[in-house]
Amino acid sequence: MPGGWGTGRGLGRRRRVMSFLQPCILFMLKSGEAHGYSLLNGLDEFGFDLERLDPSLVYRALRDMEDSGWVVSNWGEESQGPQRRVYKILPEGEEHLVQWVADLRRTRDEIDRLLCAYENQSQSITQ
Amino acid sequence: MPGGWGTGRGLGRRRRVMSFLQPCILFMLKSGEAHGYSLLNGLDEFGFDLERLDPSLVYRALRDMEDSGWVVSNWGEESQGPQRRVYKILPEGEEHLVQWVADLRRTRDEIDRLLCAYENQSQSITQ
DNA sequence: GTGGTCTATTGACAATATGTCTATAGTGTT
DNA sequence: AACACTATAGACATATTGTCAATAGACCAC
Repeated sequence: MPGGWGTGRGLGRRRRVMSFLQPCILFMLKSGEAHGYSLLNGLDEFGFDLERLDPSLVYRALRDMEDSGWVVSNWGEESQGPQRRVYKILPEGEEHLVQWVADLRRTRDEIDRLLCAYENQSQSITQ
Repeated sequence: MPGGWGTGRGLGRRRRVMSFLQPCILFMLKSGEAHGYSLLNGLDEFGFDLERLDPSLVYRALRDMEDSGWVVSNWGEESQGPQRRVYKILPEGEEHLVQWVADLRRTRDEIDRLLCAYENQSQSITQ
Protein backbone atom coordinates (compact mmCIF):
# COMPACT_ATOMS: atom_id res chain seq x y z
CA MET A 1 0.00 0.00 0.00
CA PRO A 2 2.12 2.80 -1.29
CA GLY A 3 1.69 6.38 -0.20
CA GLY A 4 0.86 5.73 3.40
CA TRP A 5 -2.32 6.62 5.19
CA GLY A 6 -3.53 9.37 7.40
CA THR A 7 -2.07 12.16 5.33
CA GLY A 8 -5.07 13.93 3.88
CA ARG A 9 -8.79 13.82 4.50
CA GLY A 10 -10.82 11.04 3.04
CA LEU A 11 -12.12 8.78 5.74
CA GLY A 12 -9.37 9.64 8.09
CA ARG A 13 -7.08 6.81 8.95
CA ARG A 14 -7.85 4.33 6.25
CA ARG A 15 -9.06 0.97 7.30
CA ARG A 16 -6.41 -1.60 6.59
CA VAL A 17 -8.91 -4.37 6.55
CA MET A 18 -10.88 -4.79 3.36
CA SER A 19 -11.60 -8.43 2.96
CA PHE A 20 -8.70 -9.13 5.27
CA LEU A 21 -6.95 -11.71 3.21
CA GLN A 22 -3.50 -10.37 3.97
CA PRO A 23 -3.71 -10.40 7.76
CA CYS A 24 -5.06 -13.94 7.71
CA ILE A 25 -2.22 -15.13 5.52
CA LEU A 26 0.34 -13.29 7.58
CA PHE A 27 -1.04 -14.87 10.69
CA MET A 28 -0.83 -18.34 9.18
CA LEU A 29 2.76 -17.69 8.23
CA LYS A 30 3.55 -17.02 11.88
CA SER A 31 3.13 -20.73 12.51
CA GLY A 32 5.71 -21.60 9.90
CA GLU A 33 6.61 -21.18 6.28
CA ALA A 34 4.21 -22.33 3.62
CA HIS A 35 3.42 -22.05 -0.04
CA GLY A 36 0.44 -20.37 -1.65
CA TYR A 37 -1.67 -23.39 -2.24
CA SER A 38 -1.49 -24.65 1.32
CA LEU A 39 -2.26 -21.18 2.62
CA LEU A 40 -5.23 -21.04 0.30
CA ASN A 41 -6.59 -24.22 1.80
CA GLY A 42 -6.09 -22.94 5.31
CA LEU A 43 -8.26 -19.89 4.72
CA ASP A 44 -11.52 -21.67 5.36
CA GLU A 45 -10.75 -21.41 9.06
CA PHE A 46 -11.23 -17.69 8.78
CA GLY A 47 -14.56 -17.95 7.07
CA PHE A 48 -13.47 -17.92 3.45
CA ASP A 49 -15.44 -20.07 1.10
CA LEU A 50 -12.81 -22.05 -0.78
CA GLU A 51 -15.25 -22.90 -3.55
CA ARG A 52 -15.49 -19.26 -4.42
CA LEU A 53 -12.15 -17.87 -3.40
CA ASP A 54 -10.12 -17.30 -6.54
CA PRO A 55 -6.58 -18.61 -5.98
CA SER A 56 -5.09 -15.71 -7.87
CA LEU A 57 -6.14 -13.43 -5.04
CA VAL A 58 -4.04 -15.40 -2.59
CA TYR A 59 -1.02 -15.40 -4.84
CA ARG A 60 -1.40 -11.71 -5.47
CA ALA A 61 -1.68 -11.01 -1.76
CA LEU A 62 1.55 -12.91 -1.23
CA ARG A 63 3.38 -11.06 -3.98
CA ASP A 64 2.12 -7.74 -2.66
CA MET A 65 3.28 -8.59 0.84
CA GLU A 66 6.65 -9.55 -0.52
CA ASP A 67 6.87 -6.18 -2.26
CA SER A 68 6.04 -4.56 1.05
CA GLY A 69 8.85 -6.45 2.74
CA TRP A 70 6.67 -8.43 5.12
CA VAL A 71 7.48 -11.85 3.72
CA VAL A 72 10.15 -13.48 1.56
CA SER A 73 9.87 -16.35 -0.81
CA ASN A 74 12.12 -18.98 -2.30
CA TRP A 75 11.50 -21.72 -4.77
CA GLY A 76 11.19 -24.94 -2.82
CA GLU A 77 13.40 -27.85 -3.77
CA GLU A 78 10.80 -30.25 -5.03
CA SER A 79 12.10 -33.47 -6.47
CA GLN A 80 8.59 -34.15 -7.70
CA GLY A 81 5.56 -32.12 -8.66
CA PRO A 82 5.36 -28.56 -9.86
CA GLN A 83 7.70 -26.07 -8.30
CA ARG A 84 6.27 -24.07 -5.49
CA ARG A 85 7.20 -20.83 -3.93
CA VAL A 86 7.69 -21.08 -0.21
CA TYR A 87 6.91 -17.99 1.87
CA LYS A 88 8.38 -17.05 5.18
CA ILE A 89 7.31 -14.18 7.45
CA LEU A 90 9.87 -11.46 8.18
CA PRO A 91 10.22 -9.46 11.40
CA GLU A 92 8.72 -6.51 9.50
CA GLY A 93 5.74 -8.72 8.78
CA GLU A 94 5.31 -9.62 12.41
CA GLU A 95 5.45 -5.97 13.38
CA HIS A 96 2.94 -5.09 10.76
CA LEU A 97 0.65 -7.82 11.96
CA VAL A 98 0.67 -6.29 15.43
CA GLN A 99 -0.55 -3.04 13.97
CA TRP A 100 -3.03 -4.85 11.84
CA VAL A 101 -4.48 -6.63 14.83
CA ALA A 102 -4.88 -3.31 16.61
CA ASP A 103 -6.70 -1.93 13.59
CA LEU A 104 -8.91 -4.97 13.37
CA ARG A 105 -9.81 -4.55 17.00
CA ARG A 106 -10.83 -0.96 16.36
CA THR A 107 -12.80 -2.00 13.33
CA ARG A 108 -14.59 -4.66 15.28
CA ASP A 109 -15.46 -2.19 18.02
CA GLU A 110 -16.84 0.26 15.48
CA ILE A 111 -18.95 -2.40 13.87
CA ASP A 112 -20.15 -3.36 17.32
CA ARG A 113 -21.17 0.19 18.00
CA LEU A 114 -23.41 0.25 14.95
CA LEU A 115 -24.75 -3.22 15.69
CA CYS A 116 -25.63 -2.29 19.25
CA ALA A 117 -27.30 0.93 18.19
CA TYR A 118 -29.30 -0.98 15.62
CA GLU A 119 -30.39 -3.64 18.07
CA ASN A 120 -31.41 -1.11 20.68
CA GLN A 121 -33.49 0.80 18.19
CA SER A 122 -35.24 -2.30 16.88
CA GLN A 123 -35.96 -3.37 20.44
CA SER A 124 -37.49 -0.07 21.46
CA ILE A 125 -39.82 -0.28 18.46
CA THR A 126 -40.86 -3.85 19.21
CA GLN A 127 -41.79 -3.05 22.77
CA MET B 1 -23.50 -1.52 -6.33
CA PRO B 2 -24.58 -2.68 -9.71
CA GLY B 3 -24.12 -6.22 -10.93
CA GLY B 4 -24.79 -7.91 -7.66
CA TRP B 5 -22.51 -10.13 -5.68
CA GLY B 6 -21.90 -13.76 -5.30
CA THR B 7 -21.93 -14.55 -8.99
CA GLY B 8 -18.36 -15.53 -9.75
CA ARG B 9 -15.35 -16.40 -7.66
CA GLY B 10 -13.33 -13.62 -6.13
CA LEU B 11 -13.64 -13.58 -2.40
CA GLY B 12 -16.98 -15.22 -2.51
CA ARG B 13 -19.81 -13.09 -1.27
CA ARG B 14 -18.29 -9.68 -1.38
CA ARG B 15 -18.07 -7.86 1.87
CA ARG B 16 -20.52 -4.99 1.84
CA VAL B 17 -18.67 -3.16 4.51
CA MET B 18 -15.68 -1.21 3.33
CA SER B 19 -15.42 1.80 5.54
CA PHE B 20 -19.07 1.37 6.28
CA LEU B 21 -20.18 4.86 5.63
CA GLN B 22 -23.37 3.82 3.91
CA PRO B 23 -24.79 1.57 6.62
CA CYS B 24 -24.11 4.22 9.25
CA ILE B 25 -25.91 6.86 7.23
CA LEU B 26 -28.78 4.53 6.46
CA PHE B 27 -29.11 3.74 10.13
CA MET B 28 -29.20 7.42 11.02
CA LEU B 29 -31.92 7.97 8.45
CA LYS B 30 -34.06 5.39 10.22
CA SER B 31 -34.52 7.88 13.02
CA GLY B 32 -35.86 10.48 10.63
CA GLU B 33 -35.09 12.41 7.53
CA ALA B 34 -32.02 14.57 7.40
CA HIS B 35 -29.74 16.41 5.04
CA GLY B 36 -26.13 15.61 4.23
CA TYR B 37 -24.49 18.07 6.49
CA SER B 38 -26.33 17.01 9.62
CA LEU B 39 -25.63 13.36 8.82
CA LEU B 40 -21.98 14.22 8.40
CA ASN B 41 -21.91 15.67 11.88
CA GLY B 42 -23.58 12.63 13.35
CA LEU B 43 -20.93 10.27 12.06
CA ASP B 44 -18.56 10.86 14.94
CA GLU B 45 -20.75 8.56 17.00
CA PHE B 46 -19.62 5.70 14.81
CA GLY B 47 -15.96 6.45 15.19
CA PHE B 48 -15.43 8.72 12.22
CA ASP B 49 -13.02 11.57 12.71
CA LEU B 50 -14.90 14.60 11.48
CA GLU B 51 -11.70 16.60 11.12
CA ARG B 52 -10.55 14.19 8.49
CA LEU B 53 -13.74 12.95 6.93
CA ASP B 54 -14.16 14.63 3.58
CA PRO B 55 -17.77 15.85 3.23
CA SER B 56 -17.84 14.87 -0.42
CA LEU B 57 -17.72 11.23 0.64
CA VAL B 58 -20.94 11.63 2.57
CA TYR B 59 -22.70 13.37 -0.28
CA ARG B 60 -21.49 10.77 -2.70
CA ALA B 61 -22.69 7.98 -0.42
CA LEU B 62 -26.11 9.61 -0.33
CA ARG B 63 -26.30 10.02 -4.10
CA ASP B 64 -25.19 6.41 -4.59
CA MET B 65 -27.82 5.17 -2.18
CA GLU B 66 -30.42 7.22 -4.00
CA ASP B 67 -29.34 5.60 -7.27
CA SER B 68 -29.72 2.22 -5.59
CA GLY B 69 -33.23 3.13 -4.54
CA TRP B 70 -32.63 3.00 -0.81
CA VAL B 71 -33.30 6.64 -0.09
CA VAL B 72 -35.05 9.58 -1.78
CA SER B 73 -34.25 13.22 -1.58
CA ASN B 74 -36.07 16.48 -2.03
CA TRP B 75 -34.91 20.03 -1.88
CA GLY B 76 -35.96 21.40 1.47
CA GLU B 77 -38.00 24.60 1.58
CA GLU B 78 -35.51 26.88 3.21
CA SER B 79 -36.54 30.46 3.50
CA GLN B 80 -33.01 31.24 4.57
CA GLY B 81 -29.59 29.80 4.02
CA PRO B 82 -28.32 27.64 1.20
CA GLN B 83 -30.65 25.02 -0.16
CA ARG B 84 -30.30 21.61 1.24
CA ARG B 85 -31.27 18.24 0.03
CA VAL B 86 -33.32 16.31 2.53
CA TYR B 87 -33.01 12.53 2.47
CA LYS B 88 -35.56 10.01 3.57
CA ILE B 89 -35.10 6.27 3.90
CA LEU B 90 -37.26 4.03 1.71
CA PRO B 91 -38.61 0.57 2.58
CA GLU B 92 -35.98 -0.85 0.20
CA GLY B 93 -33.37 0.93 2.29
CA GLU B 94 -34.69 -0.56 5.50
CA GLU B 95 -34.64 -4.00 3.96
CA HIS B 96 -31.17 -3.51 2.72
CA LEU B 97 -30.06 -2.35 6.12
CA VAL B 98 -31.30 -5.61 7.62
CA GLN B 99 -29.07 -7.53 5.23
CA TRP B 100 -26.25 -5.15 5.89
CA VAL B 101 -26.52 -5.71 9.61
CA ALA B 102 -26.39 -9.46 9.06
CA ASP B 103 -23.28 -9.03 6.94
CA LEU B 104 -21.68 -6.80 9.52
CA ARG B 105 -22.35 -9.38 12.16
CA ARG B 106 -20.63 -12.02 10.05
CA THR B 107 -17.74 -9.68 9.40
CA ARG B 108 -17.38 -8.98 13.08
CA ASP B 109 -17.41 -12.66 13.89
CA GLU B 110 -14.76 -13.35 11.29
CA ILE B 111 -12.55 -10.60 12.63
CA ASP B 112 -13.10 -12.04 16.07
CA ARG B 113 -11.96 -15.42 14.92
CA LEU B 114 -8.67 -14.02 13.69
CA LEU B 115 -8.27 -11.91 16.80
CA CYS B 116 -8.87 -14.88 19.09
CA ALA B 117 -6.48 -17.07 17.17
CA TYR B 118 -3.88 -14.34 17.36
CA GLU B 119 -4.31 -13.83 21.06
CA ASN B 120 -4.15 -17.53 21.80
CA GLN B 121 -0.98 -17.91 19.83
CA SER B 122 0.71 -14.95 21.50
CA GLN B 123 -0.31 -16.27 24.89
CA SER B 124 1.10 -19.73 24.32
CA ILE B 125 4.42 -18.17 23.36
CA THR B 126 4.56 -15.88 26.40
CA GLN B 127 3.96 -18.74 28.83
C1' DG C 1 -1.50 -42.49 -24.94
C1' DT C 2 -4.81 -39.07 -23.99
C1' DG C 3 -8.33 -37.02 -21.29
C1' DG C 4 -9.47 -35.51 -16.80
C1' DT C 5 -8.31 -33.88 -12.23
C1' DC C 6 -5.42 -32.01 -8.71
C1' DT C 7 -1.45 -29.36 -7.34
C1' DA C 8 0.75 -24.88 -8.20
C1' DT C 9 1.61 -20.19 -9.94
C1' DT C 10 1.22 -16.05 -12.95
C1' DG C 11 -0.51 -12.18 -15.80
C1' DA C 12 -3.68 -9.08 -17.95
C1' DC C 13 -7.59 -6.53 -17.77
C1' DA C 14 -12.12 -4.93 -16.05
C1' DA C 15 -14.86 -3.19 -12.46
C1' DT C 16 -15.44 -0.93 -8.01
C1' DA C 17 -14.36 1.80 -4.18
C1' DT C 18 -12.00 5.39 -2.11
C1' DG C 19 -9.28 9.62 -1.75
C1' DT C 20 -8.26 14.35 -3.04
C1' DC C 21 -9.06 18.67 -4.69
C1' DT C 22 -11.71 22.31 -6.42
C1' DA C 23 -15.90 24.91 -7.45
C1' DT C 24 -20.17 26.88 -6.15
C1' DA C 25 -23.30 29.65 -3.15
C1' DG C 26 -25.86 31.76 0.66
C1' DT C 27 -25.38 33.72 5.54
C1' DG C 28 -23.48 35.92 9.27
C1' DT C 29 -19.47 38.21 11.58
C1' DT C 30 -15.64 41.51 12.15
C1' DA D 1 -14.23 43.27 1.78
C1' DA D 2 -12.37 39.22 4.08
C1' DC D 3 -13.37 35.29 6.54
C1' DA D 4 -15.77 31.39 8.58
C1' DC D 5 -19.53 28.29 8.45
C1' DT D 6 -23.37 25.77 6.31
C1' DA D 7 -24.36 23.06 2.19
C1' DT D 8 -23.70 20.43 -2.08
C1' DA D 9 -21.50 18.75 -6.41
C1' DG D 10 -18.08 17.25 -9.89
C1' DA D 11 -13.74 15.73 -11.85
C1' DC D 12 -9.89 13.15 -11.63
C1' DA D 13 -6.46 10.02 -9.56
C1' DT D 14 -5.34 5.90 -7.15
C1' DA D 15 -6.16 1.62 -4.82
C1' DT D 16 -8.44 -2.58 -4.26
C1' DT D 17 -10.98 -6.42 -5.87
C1' DG D 18 -12.90 -9.48 -9.22
C1' DT D 19 -12.64 -12.25 -13.41
C1' DC D 20 -10.54 -14.99 -16.78
C1' DA D 21 -7.27 -17.36 -19.12
C1' DA D 22 -2.68 -19.45 -19.55
C1' DT D 23 0.96 -22.48 -18.08
C1' DA D 24 2.86 -26.92 -16.24
C1' DG D 25 4.00 -31.21 -13.81
C1' DA D 26 1.96 -35.47 -11.64
C1' DC D 27 -1.24 -39.05 -11.32
C1' DC D 28 -5.28 -41.90 -12.39
C1' DA D 29 -8.61 -44.07 -15.33
C1' DC D 30 -10.04 -45.77 -19.65
